[in-house]
Amino acid sequence: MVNDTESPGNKAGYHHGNLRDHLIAATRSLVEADGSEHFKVADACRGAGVSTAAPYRHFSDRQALLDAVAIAGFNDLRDEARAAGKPHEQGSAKAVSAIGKAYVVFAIREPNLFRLMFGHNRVTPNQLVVASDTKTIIDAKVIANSSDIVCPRMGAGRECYEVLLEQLVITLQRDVIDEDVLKAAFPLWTFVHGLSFLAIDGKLAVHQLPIDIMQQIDWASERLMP
Amino acid sequence: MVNDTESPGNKAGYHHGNLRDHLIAATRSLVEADGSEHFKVADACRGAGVSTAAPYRHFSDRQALLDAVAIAGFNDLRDEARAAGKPHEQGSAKAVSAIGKAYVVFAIREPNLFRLMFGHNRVTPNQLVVASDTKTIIDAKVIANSSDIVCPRMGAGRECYEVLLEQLVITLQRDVIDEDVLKAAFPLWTFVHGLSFLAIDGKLAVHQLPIDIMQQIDWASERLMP
DNA sequence: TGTACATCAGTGAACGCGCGTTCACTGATGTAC
DNA sequence: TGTACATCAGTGAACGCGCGTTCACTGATGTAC
Repeated sequence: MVNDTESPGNKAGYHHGNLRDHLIAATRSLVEADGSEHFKVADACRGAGVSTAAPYRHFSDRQALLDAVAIAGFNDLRDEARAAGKPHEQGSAKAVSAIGKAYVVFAIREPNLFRLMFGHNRVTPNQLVVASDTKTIIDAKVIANSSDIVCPRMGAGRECYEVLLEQLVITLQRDVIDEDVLKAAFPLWTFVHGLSFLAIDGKLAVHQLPIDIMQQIDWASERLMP
Repeated sequence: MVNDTESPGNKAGYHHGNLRDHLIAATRSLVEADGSEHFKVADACRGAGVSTAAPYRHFSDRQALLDAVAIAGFNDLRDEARAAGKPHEQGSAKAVSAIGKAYVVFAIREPNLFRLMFGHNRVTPNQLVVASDTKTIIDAKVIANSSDIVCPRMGAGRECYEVLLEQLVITLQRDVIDEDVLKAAFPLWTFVHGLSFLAIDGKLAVHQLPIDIMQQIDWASERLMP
């Protein structure tokens, strides 16, 4: 149960060797199984085979553990999205659609992880590394100025988004991410984001909608490309 | 504090008179202030000026109280969406866009209520009135067959959606909501749904996106109409 | 018109229990000499 | 090569407290006669 992975040179025993990663893995699977709101630190401990106090050597609190899982999710999604876009003509609607599909497929495959990543998360003050030049927007709760980066979690989310932005840089023949690129990408993100939540929240099921999700993404990508 | 509203013929005193509605109102404002996940029954009691046991005369449990608030929200949204659509040519992109704007405006005005209404809600078995012919979809958790109606909360949600469906019945010159109507409405819903969550979850702020939300809805409605 | 009685919406207090977190500790590991 | 010592990842137990819910009750209201 202990050290069942490739972690280097540990006999089973008092020192776990790679507890941080094991806790993240255990937490990820518990989150996925039951939703992050029902996640219990003690369960992750059981999963990793350690006492309930052990995580506090590696994470300041429960939220920090969940943040680490969210970041792992963002990294996976970024890689999957990039891989999905690669085979297609760069900057084309097909490439954008493929990236969108990766997003929605990820959501459907790991809905509770997806919710943790993209759902409502109040940014706690101590997560903000630099927030001097913040401004309040919309609900006056989430505040940030993304150029001065803020927190690792947000950085990981931004990296995901940039997979899409990179395509539109090509589509629009720019050499950097400028305002036009941001504007063009936004409705595409909006669509797959909405589709993901409608799908995983069961709205297609509840309303018995005769929808082919992947086909929707192709269709909408065509229409929403600049 | 007691009976400060139009409830009929109560002197202040032991019997509240209209506690059910007062609790719903108190809960709604607490949910909006702090998010439904942080809502405490005791706070609603304080708001209504009754003991912490009183709600259980009117609601089976905390969730039932939240469901009542969600239903009230759905009814408001339905009315607002219908009113927004009315001034425009029925079945036009303008009417559809106006309904979409009502949706997003509602979300931005009462984000926490919106999350309660449209966020992830596991359907508990005792909410399902008729569920004999259910089938499992996507995440194998949310199950329902919407034609046999299921629960008041879902019914209220459906009524909201039908404001949009009614427009597309006209657009497509049908006389009932058929499969084509459902298919045509879906991407429109998807877009405003995604836009609502991106907005209220602060993603526009975090990524400093130069987006005019209302303009987005006009633009996308044009492009996504059948 | 007054009295008896059923009904039920409220009260006040406490239960219960889940669970995040802390605390003083112990065992393992690596390194200086 | 062996010993002393610093370091720190883990343990086990318990704390603490928030909060939903229950229980036996009491006060108000309406109705039958």
